[in-house]
Amino acid sequence: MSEKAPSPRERSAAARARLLAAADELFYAEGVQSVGIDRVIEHAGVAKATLYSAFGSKDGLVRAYLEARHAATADRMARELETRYATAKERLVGAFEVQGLSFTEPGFRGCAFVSASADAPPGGVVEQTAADYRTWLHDLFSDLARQAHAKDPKLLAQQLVLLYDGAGISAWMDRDPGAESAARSVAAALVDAAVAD
Amino acid sequence: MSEKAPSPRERSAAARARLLAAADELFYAEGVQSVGIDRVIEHAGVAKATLYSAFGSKDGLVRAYLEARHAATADRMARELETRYATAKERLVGAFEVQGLSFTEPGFRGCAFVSASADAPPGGVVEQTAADYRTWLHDLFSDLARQAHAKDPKLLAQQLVLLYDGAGISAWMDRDPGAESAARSVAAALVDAAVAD
DNA sequence: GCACAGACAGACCGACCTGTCTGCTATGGT
DNA sequence: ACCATAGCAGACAGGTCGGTCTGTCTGTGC
Repeated sequence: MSEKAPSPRERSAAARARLLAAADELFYAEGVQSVGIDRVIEHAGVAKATLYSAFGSKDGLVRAYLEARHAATADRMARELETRYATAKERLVGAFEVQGLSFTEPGFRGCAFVSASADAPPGGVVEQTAADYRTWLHDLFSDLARQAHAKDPKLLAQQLVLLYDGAGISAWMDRDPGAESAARSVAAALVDAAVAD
Repeated sequence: MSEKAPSPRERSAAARARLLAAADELFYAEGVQSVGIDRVIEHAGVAKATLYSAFGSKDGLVRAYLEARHAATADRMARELETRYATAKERLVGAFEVQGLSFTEPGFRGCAFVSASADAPPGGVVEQTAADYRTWLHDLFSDLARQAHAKDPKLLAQQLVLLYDGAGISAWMDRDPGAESAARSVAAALVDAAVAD
């Protein structure tokens, strides 16, 4: 009880954070379209006007939700790859292990960007944020492939992205966390073949 | 103009077919949730009561739409595999070529079951029909893997399903038809390694 | 010839959606 | 002390949703 006096800015930031957390839970669990504004503000314990002053519109909230997902995924991947593996070659395969961490988490429902893109209108915020995410994913693998001196970094990256997407889909739609090991074994073979070493 | 007198049964069947065609176009292009009943009946040139007498509810129409997609996909795959390739081993790789045929078709928007599952409530018709589709996909590859006398047919099938899903996602979200050749090259390597011959 | 079946057009209902607006309260800065 | 700020609660408007219902018309079988 050091400071029981939250400043307006702190109050605002707290409300914004609660809204984002509520949006993350509901949007990810049930889909962006299926969840209405009222559900979000009720779950966040926040007034409707607060939401609109903080995010402007539902689209704004959706954009913030997806950008936060992107940032969290990228941060986690970077952190785990750095602490668990030493070389770029190991990290190319390790990315699948890091991805697999989420498969067994409660409430896992596949890639948020795939789900959000399913019913999204063309040219909307979902399409833009999804494109950013896809760019990140490709860069992740192609950067590592280049660092590992793969023979054809672009091809290797494309193949690994394929596996990454496929693992996410299988883990989601088939409720099969074993997709992680299957993807990892294929990835290891591909990396071994492509990296002369 | 042999018969300019459509019987009631013919009329009914024709209306049903038009509804299904309209649902297929709109649901696949814009998503199941985003398209309302009114859009479908308008596009089909059909009365609302006709829809409800033919399909009972929107859920019924969605189920029919997904089942028709499943049947069309399975038929096409079986037909193309049979005419293009002779052996089970060739067909394991050829399935990716057949899948790739759709990537360049106008209006390609990825796997209909992935998109439909994104915002679908648990336990609904989408979940059930998607499960049927996933079973078919796994059986397709595991049957072929067994026929090709792969060392570990279940593992090979799982890996190929991974690639199949990944190719669909990349072709859709990255607008990259080249995903087909990438997936096919990996599949060929996997099949070669797993089938002693 | 006449009743029945079924498609058609469209009004209609209740529920839900996004977004705005009006009060009320409480805190911080000046 | 006073006023701006910001969250809170909730009513409200305008639109869309799925679904039902009322009629009208047309072709078929008895």
